[in-house]
Amino acid sequence: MAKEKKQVEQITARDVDFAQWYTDVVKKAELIDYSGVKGMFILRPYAYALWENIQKVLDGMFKKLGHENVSMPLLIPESLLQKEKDHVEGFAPEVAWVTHGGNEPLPERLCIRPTSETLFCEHWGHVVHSWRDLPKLYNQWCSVLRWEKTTRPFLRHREFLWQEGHTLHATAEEAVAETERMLEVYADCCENYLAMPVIRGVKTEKEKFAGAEKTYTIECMMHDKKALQSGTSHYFGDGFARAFDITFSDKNNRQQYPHQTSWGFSTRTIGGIIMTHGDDSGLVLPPRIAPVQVIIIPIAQHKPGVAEAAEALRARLLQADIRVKLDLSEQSPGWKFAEYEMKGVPLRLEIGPKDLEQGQCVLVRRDDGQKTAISLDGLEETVSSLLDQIQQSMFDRAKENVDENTFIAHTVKEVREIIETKGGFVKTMWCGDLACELRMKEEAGVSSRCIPFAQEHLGDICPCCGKPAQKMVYWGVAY
RNA sequence: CGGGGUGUGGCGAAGCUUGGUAUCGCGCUUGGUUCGGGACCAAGAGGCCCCGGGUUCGAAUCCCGGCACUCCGACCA
Repeated sequence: MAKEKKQVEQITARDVDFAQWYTDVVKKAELIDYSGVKGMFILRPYAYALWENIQKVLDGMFKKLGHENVSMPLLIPESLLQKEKDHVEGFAPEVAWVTHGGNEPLPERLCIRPTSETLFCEHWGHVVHSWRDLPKLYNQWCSVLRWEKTTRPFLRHREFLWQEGHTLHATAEEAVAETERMLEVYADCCENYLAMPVIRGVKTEKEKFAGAEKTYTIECMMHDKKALQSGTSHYFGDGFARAFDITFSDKNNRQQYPHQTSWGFSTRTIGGIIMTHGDDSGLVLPPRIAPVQVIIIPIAQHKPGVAEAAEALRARLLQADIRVKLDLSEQSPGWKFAEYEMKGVPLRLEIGPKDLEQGQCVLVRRDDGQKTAISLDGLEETVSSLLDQIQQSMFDRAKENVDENTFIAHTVKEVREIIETKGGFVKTMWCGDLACELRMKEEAGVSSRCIPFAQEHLGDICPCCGKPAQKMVYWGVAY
């Protein structure tokens, strides 16, 4: 059955004004409320539930790999932040400072953490002495603060929730392997739970993290064909260790500097889910992380047996570990349909007098609107297999969007034309010079998204300078 | 940080040009009828008109200054 036409008129059509559509969805789906401070957003229960589900997925993956959760302080003394030069320079413009304790000015001002590398380093300086103390595989779930000028719900908060993993290793090889391993964890989470296909790769020198030797990234394409960096993983070498004087005695009793990594994944990705899967009726959530996977809507709920039957179905699905909600409020069925579509609930179950007579119920998929009457026998199996199908087809559709909107170019002019007329990702060769990267930004309006692991040979020369090409790069317009 | 737009019950808006009783729709409350795509009837409640100054007998409305939201750009992992 074909998807019925749009009923919700409160939100702007997605293809008319994507930015406005996004803001409308965020508000109408009850994800976000604005607070009194610019860029500090309130995550309402539905958004927080979504974040908790993502947390569960990632936290489980981290723990399987041996990472331990810790909690570091919120405040960083200025002198501590100053220790690693590149790191300070990168973050200084966007940190907020605490200058008073009560009414007394502090002897040294304290920065509200924009990220916690320096705190982990300080701590490791205290506790790491021997090769037996390594590796340290730590993670913390927390919020950080960056004084951004432009803010948008989920995509750019001044305060945002994230996890930051920090690890310390005896050797460079081990640290690099960890950096790559954690990028793969993020990719797994995005692709298999959030149904967001990713491009895995390395950032250019220009785009890498302040203080890092290498930054790995996963890049996603949104429905409007812009790029969203959805997780990053950094290899620091021993730069921080040297700056913070962290050393250990190796097996030969020689003093060594350990090698370090960090990796982060934030609520920004919720913005990514919205912009990857949402449509004109609102959110569309991947079943694996949807706070409610099945919404049961009774029809004519005061007719004999209906509410009871609905409740029985709820109990059955709950028993089968399906996240289910029954809406017995006095709103009309039509109102409820629209409401849960706005909230992106993957599957709707309708049960009314007609169904009772026939021992069936009606299931409607949020992703494609398909409606089917199914027997109540084996309901649990039908529902869980439908949820799997929805998860898969959401991924497939998103993948199709990436594939259809990824192009190859051989000149700067071609890149510009593609970006102006179609948008999306453009793959080109590149010589590796910053000058050419800057020129691409200047003349084609794109930034480098990453140097993908999956390299292709598209030609021998750099489209900017004509010199021999080193690598293939993805370019795009980013959030 | 630059350019545009917007701020009026919970939400969306009208009113502002031309100063004079704050208006409408949705939502909310109560009661009743409904229920397979945002139901209907009736009766109610709810407002420092973003904030601060100024002009005026009188300001939602005019003037000056802030702030917030929003879009576009710059910046930004």
